Amino acid sequence: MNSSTYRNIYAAVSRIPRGQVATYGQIALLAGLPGRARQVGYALSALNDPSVPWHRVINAKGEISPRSGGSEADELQRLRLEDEGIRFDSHGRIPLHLYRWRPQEAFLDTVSV
DNA sequence: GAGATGACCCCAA
DNA sequence: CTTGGGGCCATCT
Repeated sequence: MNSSTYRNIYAAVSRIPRGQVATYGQIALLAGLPGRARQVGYALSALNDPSVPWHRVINAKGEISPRSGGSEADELQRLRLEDEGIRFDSHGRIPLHLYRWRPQEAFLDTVSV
């Protein structure tokens, strides 16, 4: 893998507007890695940069992906999302039809570089 | 190299 | 709704 790959992923995540969320697959697409959603999850687990809003990345079911290690990150992620105005339904899921980020010009921006 | 693991996704039954 | 199968790929044993 190239370090540019990671930078692309982090850059894509950083473009998610406040109060909205994106799925791993979405980020993979934006980073130029179609079908490599898993790689996005891996990149995020290795992430240690506070300037990247990793909490805005959730799985395709609209849920917060459960971590393996100490599950404190899950709580933090939920708190930060709620702080941005995102409401969870009674199933603990996020209504993607309301909060899903729909990138438009950002797509071309990322890919043609 | 082989196997197992992991913050994933999609489809069919 | 749940199961099971397939695909993706970095990292560690």
